[in-house]
Amino acid sequence: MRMSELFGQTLREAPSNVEVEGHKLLLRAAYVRQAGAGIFTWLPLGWRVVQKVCAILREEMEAIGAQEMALPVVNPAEIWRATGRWYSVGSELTRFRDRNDRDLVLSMTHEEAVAQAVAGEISSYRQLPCLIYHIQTKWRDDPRPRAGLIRVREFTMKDSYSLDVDEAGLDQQYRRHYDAYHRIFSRCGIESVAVESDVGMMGGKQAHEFMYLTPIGEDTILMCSSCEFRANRQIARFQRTHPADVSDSEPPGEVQEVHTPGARTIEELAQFLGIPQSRTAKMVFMIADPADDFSRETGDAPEGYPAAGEVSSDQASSSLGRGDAGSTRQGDSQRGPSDDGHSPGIDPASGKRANRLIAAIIRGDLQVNETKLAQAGGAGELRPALEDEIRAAGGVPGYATPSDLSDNVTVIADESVPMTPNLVSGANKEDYHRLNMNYGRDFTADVVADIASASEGDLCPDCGAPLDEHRAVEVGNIFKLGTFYSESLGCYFLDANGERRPVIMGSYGIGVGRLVASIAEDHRDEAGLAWPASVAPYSAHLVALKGGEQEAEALYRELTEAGIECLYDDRQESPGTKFMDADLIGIPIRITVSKKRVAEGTVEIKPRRASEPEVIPRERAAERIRELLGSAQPALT
RNA sequence: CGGGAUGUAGCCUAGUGGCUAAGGCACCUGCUUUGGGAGCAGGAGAUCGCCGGUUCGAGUCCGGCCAUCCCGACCA
Repeated sequence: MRMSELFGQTLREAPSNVEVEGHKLLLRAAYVRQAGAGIFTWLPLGWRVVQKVCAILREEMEAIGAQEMALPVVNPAEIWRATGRWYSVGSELTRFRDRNDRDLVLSMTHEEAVAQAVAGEISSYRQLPCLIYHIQTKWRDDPRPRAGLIRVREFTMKDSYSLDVDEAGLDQQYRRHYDAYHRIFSRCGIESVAVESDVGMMGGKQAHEFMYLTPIGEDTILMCSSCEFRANRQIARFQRTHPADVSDSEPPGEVQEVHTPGARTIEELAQFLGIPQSRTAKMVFMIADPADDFSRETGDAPEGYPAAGEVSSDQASSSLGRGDAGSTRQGDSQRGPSDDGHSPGIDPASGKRANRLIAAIIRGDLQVNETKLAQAGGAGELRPALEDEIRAAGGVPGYATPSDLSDNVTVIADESVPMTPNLVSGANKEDYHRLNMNYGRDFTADVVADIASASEGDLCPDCGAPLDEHRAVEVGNIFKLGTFYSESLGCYFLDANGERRPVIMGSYGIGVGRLVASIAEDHRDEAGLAWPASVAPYSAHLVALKGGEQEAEALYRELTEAGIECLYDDRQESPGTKFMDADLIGIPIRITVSKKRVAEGTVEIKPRRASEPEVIPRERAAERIRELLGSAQPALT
């Protein structure tokens, strides 16, 4: 490609509203342009990187036996109604109507679409196992796009879906993806860490997220400093320790009410009483929205899944959301375009059940983890309770205590609470607290569970070493879906005994744009990008200087014919401009042809990260480039 | 959706002391130049985000809206 003809222009300065360094470079080097909030245009250079990444995805998918296909971006509403997500997913799911008033959905993930396709094709165990995949655009109306390409609204994902007759088959396909994903990320030049992730309410099913560790990531993971334990913050377990000044043998003291004017928060309370926060008990009130209780009321549904054909569950979004990196959890109460009287998203069942109040009690120095709490409380989705809702249940906001709440409140205590004697809790009275509250004697909970968020320095649940906290970008995930979608959309097959059984599915996603952004973030320096050869838009960047034009033209033809993808700077620009652009664009190898070198019969070859070029005979150029691209790849990354 | 910030040419910035909106990069023409973002001369490019208000007069003051970014909520 001649740079004189390349569509897209490098910028000396990045737009002022960009914060992420890798993204600044993608903009400056003309890989990508922002079209709107969370919407991007790929320019030719960037698109070539995307295609390189997609080629790796295709190779690795085909290597584990996957077949590529394409599922539609626009889905009929019926299939989303069939799984209940039409009702349960909030305004992140974009709904619209066609000219005949048919409801349609812009696909934010493709479980429904693939299940519909599977239902139409699979009818016998002889057709299984099977693995299909596609690379497709999705739309999710995220409330807040951010960090350049990391979190966007329109995005492209590789999704694969495994279809099996039994759990053993699923396990095998899951394992293959696990290994393939490591190969994919490694080929793309980034180190990925697989962490256990939230399986929602899928009971016993497995999920992993593949994380690229970087400060710009918006996920937090915890990794043990000594053993192999690693998990997403949402599910990371950890060992509780006693506060420094407490021993197991501390005898329970006498309950005592103290005046604590204005001490509504744990911080204020600890300060007022002059005690560590770990000697206090904190209460957090959450509401399990009615639709979220669905699964609790369908105890007859297998494995806690809603029965086929039933709708109105939020479970689909909260638990299966993890099944695809492009999926969702329920956002807010805004369901569908109902505000303009165009209301396909209203669940007729909503509002029939009462909200359920969940009161979490936890030691004051710990934070409640909403995912764990939802799990422990058997709720799909939680939202913070309003003060009125707390009062209605007999609690005094800011001064609540578990013992005085009405019976219909579900009290869930963190493991830290029973093990810590003589806690300070609210007195359920404005401006008063109680000293020496002891679990079992002074209050109890309906459930004692792990509902605390792990953080830096907490102890590993497996080996007791301290945990490290890291920010990370989720570049991929794998998830054992089970049979929810199969049952909802009628994906059944006859087994060898003639019995009708649901197809067992797994889903496996990789966000392409996010992956490209992560590579850019990882492979750059002050001067610009520095792509790994495996995904670089071109292999070589040929720079023609004054007096070297003719030779460069010849070399460009030669390299191109030799199959080396070459970006050729044939512009009438000063050498400085060309070198700066070459560093910015970040192609692995730069070749410079100048008057002086032409006279010598040589060219200069410089890997992007090398400080000095090597001078080699002109006729060895192609060969040397191949060597550098082939054997010395680490030096190029 | 809460909190904060910003909107002046493709990009970066000045102008907020009220009247003809300034500079740099990029772009076009000519000449000169050619090993790390060259020089000179000329040129094109802006309904100063939009609507309304105050005023003799608004990029500038006031109100509303829109857009984008950041923090949070939320989330791949």
